[in-house]
Amino acid sequence: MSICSSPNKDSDNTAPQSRKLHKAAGALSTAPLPPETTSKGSKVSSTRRYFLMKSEPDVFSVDDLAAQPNQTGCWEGVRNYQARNLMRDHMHVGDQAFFYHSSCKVPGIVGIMEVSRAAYPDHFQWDKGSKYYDAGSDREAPRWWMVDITLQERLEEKVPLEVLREEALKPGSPLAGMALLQKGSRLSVQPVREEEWKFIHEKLIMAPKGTGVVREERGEEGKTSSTDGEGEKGEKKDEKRLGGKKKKRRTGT
DNA sequence: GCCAACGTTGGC
DNA sequence: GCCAACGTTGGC
Repeated sequence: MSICSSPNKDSDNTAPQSRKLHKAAGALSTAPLPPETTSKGSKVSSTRRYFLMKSEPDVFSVDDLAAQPNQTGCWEGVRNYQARNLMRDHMHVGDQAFFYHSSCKVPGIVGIMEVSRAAYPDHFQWDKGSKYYDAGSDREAPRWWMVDITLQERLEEKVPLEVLREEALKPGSPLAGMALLQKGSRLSVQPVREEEWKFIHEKLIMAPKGTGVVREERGEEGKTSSTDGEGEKGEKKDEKRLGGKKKKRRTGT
C-alpha cells in the first residue's frame, strides 16, 4: 500500500506524496469474520470490525503515516484478491486496524488505526507510471480498491511478532487462532477477531510489563530516534524491491 | 480445469 | 541471504 495523504484530494488522481507500501499476497485460511449484518454492498456497520494491515517500514512506516496531514492516508497498492475483498467488502468507517511492520528486524504491531473512508477504487491501477498499474483493470469495473486509514495511536512500544507467538502458545490464549500467526500467513490485510483485538490491546499494549505505555502524542518526531531500529535503512528500498528478487524453484513438491 | 513452472512474501 | 509457503500464470 501507500499513502496518498489527504483522503479528499485524491478523488481525482493527484496522488500527492505517494509511496508504495507492501506487496500484498497471502494466504488466509482461517480467520473468520464477524457476521455481516447486511448485504455486501451497503457499508452500514453495526459492529466494529478489526483488522491487521502490514507494511514494510522501509517503504512506509507508522511514522510516515503520522507525518501525513491529519495522520490520514489511503492504503493503496493492495494487489491480492483476498486482501482486496477484505478492504472492499468488509471494512467500514470506524473499524480499527493494527499497523504491522513486516520484513524488518523486529516485525510487530506498531500502531492503531481507524478506517476513515470505506473502499473506493485505487487509482494507481490506471496509472501507467505506477508500479501498481494494471492494464487489465477496467475503469467501469475497477479491479483494485483501497481505503483511507487514520492513525489513532503510535505505540510507544512495539508488540513484536515474537511476543504474539509466545502469547498464543499459552493455554487458552485468545491468540491461538490468530491469522497472523498461522503457518504460511502472508496476507497483507487480515481480519482480527474481537477477542484477539481486545487481548492485544488490553494486555499487550495498554499494560505490557505492567506499565501504561501508550503515549498520547501524535506528533511526528523521533523518526529514527525512538523507534526501534527500523529507520536506518534509509534508501535501500529500491535495491530491496527491485534488485533483491530471488526466485525459488518449487519444482518437485 | 488441472497442474507444473514461476514469482512473491516475509520470518528467520 | 535463505527458504518455506503461498499465489498466479499458462500450456494442455
